Amino acid sequence: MPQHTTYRDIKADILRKITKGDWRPGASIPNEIELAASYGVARATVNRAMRELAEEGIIERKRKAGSKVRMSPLRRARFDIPLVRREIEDQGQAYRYALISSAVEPAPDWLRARLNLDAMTDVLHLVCMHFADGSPYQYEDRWINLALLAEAREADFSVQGPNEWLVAAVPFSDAEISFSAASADQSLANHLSCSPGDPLFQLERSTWWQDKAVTYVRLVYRPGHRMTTRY
Amino acid sequence: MPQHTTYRDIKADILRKITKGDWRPGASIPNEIELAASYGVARATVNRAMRELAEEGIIERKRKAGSKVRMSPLRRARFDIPLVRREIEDQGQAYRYALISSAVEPAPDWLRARLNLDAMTDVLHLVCMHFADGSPYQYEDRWINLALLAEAREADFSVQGPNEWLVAAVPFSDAEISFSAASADQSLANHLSCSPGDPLFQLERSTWWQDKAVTYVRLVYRPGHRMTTRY
DNA sequence: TAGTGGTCTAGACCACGAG
DNA sequence: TCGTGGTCTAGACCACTAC
Repeated sequence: MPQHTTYRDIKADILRKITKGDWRPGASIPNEIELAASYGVARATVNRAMRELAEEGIIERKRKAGSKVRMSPLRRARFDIPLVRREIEDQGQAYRYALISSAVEPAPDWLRARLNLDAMTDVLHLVCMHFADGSPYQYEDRWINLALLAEAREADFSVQGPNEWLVAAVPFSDAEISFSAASADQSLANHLSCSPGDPLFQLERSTWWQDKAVTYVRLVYRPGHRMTTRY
Repeated sequence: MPQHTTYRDIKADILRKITKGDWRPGASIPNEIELAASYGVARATVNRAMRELAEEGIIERKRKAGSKVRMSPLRRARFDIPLVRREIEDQGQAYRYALISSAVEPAPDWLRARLNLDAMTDVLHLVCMHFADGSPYQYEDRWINLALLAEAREADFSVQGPNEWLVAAVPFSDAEISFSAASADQSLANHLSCSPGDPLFQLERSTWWQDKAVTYVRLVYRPGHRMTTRY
């Protein structure tokens, strides 16, 4: 028997009322003062429960208008995207990394457009592979802005993946992620041990540090990869 | 000029210290009491700022051990997955829906395994299309558990998409979502106006209501679709 | 303009978990 | 064991916004 009613209890109770159908989509929920009184807690406690339900997309809140159960439940899926090494090791598999190629070149047009780079900016272009228990797991096509990260020229990417190097080199940054499907070309097929034309799941990420483009990466997973989450 | 320092100010200031490199990955952050004193606010205010940073994966907190900047920044991407209709209308395009086929049948083995259904459970199998400005946008392969939702037998899915019907029929539910890549077979190619073998982005969702399986759906997007988010 | 959520305070007690 | 974060309280003022 809990001494106090916690905000978790309240959150669970409200969620139960919604899942049971007591409060249907679109319905109004009593205001914080009433809820606080009925649960016998301070308003701040109710506030936290309700605030979290709103963050999770279950309810909608507006000053003066009050709180309502969302009409069309917005599905807010959250994905944790760890370093590949972590992802593989967390599955209990052995991680291996290999550098395929490395070259300094002027940024191609598509990259300049994507990262908003000046003409004539040099970039470091790396191609790498990540293996799980010896099998190809992920193909990495990495582009690093040398105007911002000149140190990358000297870094040794034959032993350490660019991702891990970047984490140490750039403290924190803004990013844009997108998921899509791609077709395996001959090169991808070779690297990922699949057939040309196979559908592959890919993740692209552009990263900025204080409004300056740091890096763009395209990560292509082996065939059949799924990114899953519960909520 | 704000009268008080808000938890947002504090959050931004701490984030700035991290992005600027003052506090590097792995570094310890002063405890809440010290921060409250240095910002001249109550501990609860600092607590909220820190709690949100922890939720976003920027820092790690442990009782007694204190707060630290995360070693390997966990990328926590959040995607809002609205109803297709919303998705299309929000892009300023005209939405159109079409029912392709509808049939009641015993749940196939793969579905029974996925949703943990009893043998001999009947399911409603629907195939539908969603169009944006007249072009194929999304293919929907929907399976509904009739043991739980017998009303679905009588519903008219020729005018309303099953998603919208379900939202009204089942108040709220737990779900598992996964993203992956698939290859267009002849049927998909016809429906999505693409070529067989084209790589397609697909979303699968299994839904439960009070531990009972409600529905499984496979949503296949037109070629080139991307799911994007910033953080 | 009045009602509702948003936020801050100052203080308190508690639970986890590192040392 | 005891420092640190986790949470609650009772009260207050404020900012939005529907009416």
